[in-house]
Amino acid sequence: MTEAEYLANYDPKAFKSQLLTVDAVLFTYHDQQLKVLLVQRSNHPFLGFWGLPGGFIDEHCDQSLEEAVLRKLQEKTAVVPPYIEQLCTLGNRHRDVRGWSVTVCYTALMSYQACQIRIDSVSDAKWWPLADVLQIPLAFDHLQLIKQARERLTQKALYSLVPGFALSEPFTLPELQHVHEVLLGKPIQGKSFRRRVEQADLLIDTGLKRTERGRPANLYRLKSDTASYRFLRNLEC
Amino acid sequence: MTEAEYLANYDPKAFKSQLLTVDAVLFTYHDQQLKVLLVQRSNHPFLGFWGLPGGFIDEHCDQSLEEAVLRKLQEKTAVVPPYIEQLCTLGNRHRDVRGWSVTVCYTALMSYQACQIRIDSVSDAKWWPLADVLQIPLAFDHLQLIKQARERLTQKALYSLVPGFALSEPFTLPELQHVHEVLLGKPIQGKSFRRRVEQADLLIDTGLKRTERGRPANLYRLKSDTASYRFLRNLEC
DNA sequence: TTACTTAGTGACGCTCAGACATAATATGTT
DNA sequence: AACATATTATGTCTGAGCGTCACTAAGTAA
Repeated sequence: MTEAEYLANYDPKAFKSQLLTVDAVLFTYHDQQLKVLLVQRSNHPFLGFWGLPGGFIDEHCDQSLEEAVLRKLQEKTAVVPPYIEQLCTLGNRHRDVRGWSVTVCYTALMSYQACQIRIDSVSDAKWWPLADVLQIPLAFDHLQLIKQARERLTQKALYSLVPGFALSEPFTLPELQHVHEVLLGKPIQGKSFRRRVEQADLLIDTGLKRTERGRPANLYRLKSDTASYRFLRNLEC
Repeated sequence: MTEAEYLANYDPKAFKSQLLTVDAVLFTYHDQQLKVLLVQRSNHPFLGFWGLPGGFIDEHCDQSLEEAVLRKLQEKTAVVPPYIEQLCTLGNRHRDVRGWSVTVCYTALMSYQACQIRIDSVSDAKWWPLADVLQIPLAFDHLQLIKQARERLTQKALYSLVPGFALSEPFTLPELQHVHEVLLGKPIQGKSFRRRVEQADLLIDTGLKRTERGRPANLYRLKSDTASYRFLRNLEC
């Protein structure tokens, strides 16, 4: 049989297939703490529960998995996050009562300000402090995904400046350090952090300064290659 | 509508769904080089081409994605690899002529000896030297997946002893070092490598020695926590 | 002017990777 | 038996960079 004949006879619905969704754990930093974007479900299963933004692929408009998850995020936040990365894919026969189900989960970061207005204007999406999220029941296995995303981001705080994407630009160096400290759950030596930042050469000094109690702090932006830069040595916290 | 009513009316075939497969990039180390297991396809599309071992989920026997990919590997090698890790999930509307298609791809490592007999006995599976694989046309986007798996493993050679899972136990320390050197494409200072291995405390000294020209070398096994151990500092190669 | 607060620097020790000389232990040759 | 050779393993020095902490800088408030 030639490939042409095979395709002519091919029936996409002949084989039973699995439920496939994309989801995103979108973090930001606000009020001195990490927050994650959750959406209140308007459909079964888990109707009324809070869960991760995401959903099914739309074959009409989504060219790829990443386009699909970005579309889902954009529907809620009206913007595209400056950082997104595939986290993992979770699939088994137990996670959804409808049957064998698979989710491709992403981790994303963005500033609180970038979408504050949009989020405040809708009732079904909300930034949740990470500590609070651990206390409430979530849809599906989304709690597990959030924990895993957080662990990965904590690791990144040790050897990259990726957490900076959770801030709105321009930001001060102590602000960036504090995001890392919140992720690690421990204080970082300011001197060590500054040394690393300087050596990495990932921050653009805007020349501006911000003052709020104490000596004014320099304001920086992230260079575009921050997402892929890795330090050779981890912080030892 | 209650959830029970929703589920009673739920038709799994009502929504168009995507092709979903699992694939694995299985590496080993043999004849001083890295090899990858490829399978010759017996179906359209890409009939007759070499590609990664993998295939569709079998809802009857697979409880999870990982079980599915392990089953696929076991069908070819007759054994379960000592190391497996999710690599990435690739999904878009162009990678398969049959339509929107998604693969959840894993990276795995195992020793050459563990399945040599089984592989030699079948005609459709074969260990390919990695350099050769880059020269031949592969099915789908499997070349891209192999390259990505190799890059990730190269990174792991800088901050872990995971590449050791490509060896058969017991192995010598210079053998382990050479796997790392092949991955990195550069020689490593023997002293640095030994220091790290000792400090990590991941090798069990079997007390045995192996001699083949020169001073006999100690033989080691990997501790089970080698898969998750990370050095704080990278090799600087 | 002084106290206070926060931002940023200087200087020293420690750990560990790189580099390379040296020792140890086997085989093969004379 | 003595020696050459090959390979494994160790000793030691140097340097990069993190931890630590004292100190300086630059703003606000009393």
